[in-house]
Amino acid sequence: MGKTGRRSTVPWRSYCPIACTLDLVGDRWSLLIVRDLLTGKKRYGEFLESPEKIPTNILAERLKHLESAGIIKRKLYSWHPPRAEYHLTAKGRGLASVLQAMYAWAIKHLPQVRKSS
Amino acid sequence: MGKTGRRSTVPWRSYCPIACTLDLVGDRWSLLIVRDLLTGKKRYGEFLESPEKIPTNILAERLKHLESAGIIKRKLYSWHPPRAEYHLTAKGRGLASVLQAMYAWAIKHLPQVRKSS
DNA sequence: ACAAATGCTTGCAAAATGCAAGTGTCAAGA
DNA sequence: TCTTGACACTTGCATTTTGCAAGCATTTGT
Repeated sequence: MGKTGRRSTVPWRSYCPIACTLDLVGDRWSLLIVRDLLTGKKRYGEFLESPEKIPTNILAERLKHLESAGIIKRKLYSWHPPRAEYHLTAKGRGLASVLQAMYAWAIKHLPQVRKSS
Repeated sequence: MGKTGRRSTVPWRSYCPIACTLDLVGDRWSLLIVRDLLTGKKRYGEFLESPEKIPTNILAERLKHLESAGIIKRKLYSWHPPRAEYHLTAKGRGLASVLQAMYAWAIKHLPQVRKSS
């Protein structure tokens, strides 16, 4: 695994469902990629355009990690040059409920948020 | 703020509700502390006993951060020696829905989890 | 031929994390 | 009184992760 690589051989901190979920997507960026996929974005360049400005190397690493976790699927839509699109799996779409809960919490408790996006 | 300090002067990555929520609690440990508080734990030593084994310095820093974010409230239950208990605020209890969604997702999609805890 | 777009990778500095050990206050027991 | 232990942290430092900037390979448009 690369320089920014993460553990891939199941070093779960515990068997708690919450902790396992956080082991997979509990960082500052993964759920923002899932959010973008849920709102229709599919391509590397589209993720980079999001207002949070994810660094390119972090994006590439997270996409690989999310794919190896079975949350997204990478599909080539062009062979020459190789161009990829990313899609949520059923497992990934299941995270929508987590994002909805965060969204509702933020709307209720964080004054700085804006309802769109 | 200490050596492991985090930004405290609202440097939100964006005004997206999801991103703002992750700016507050989107790290490996904060939501585990909230989980412990929701299941009745109140004291520093109790958080340390959880199976994930949070490092002591990280716990101290996260407790301060969660308090400054208005998610928990620190209350002394003894003056001599100074002993503190931590409680969720209404804002903090609102995160229960996020944790419930993660719990349900993990039960459905992660084979390694165990239902208790 | 040349510039621009796309989807990455690489190098490196800065920040966060994790481990172990230490500190200060007090209570209880020898 | 002296010591031991619990509790709630703090400190030092090595390791890991993050973030920024630049570079690279391929192909399309002019």
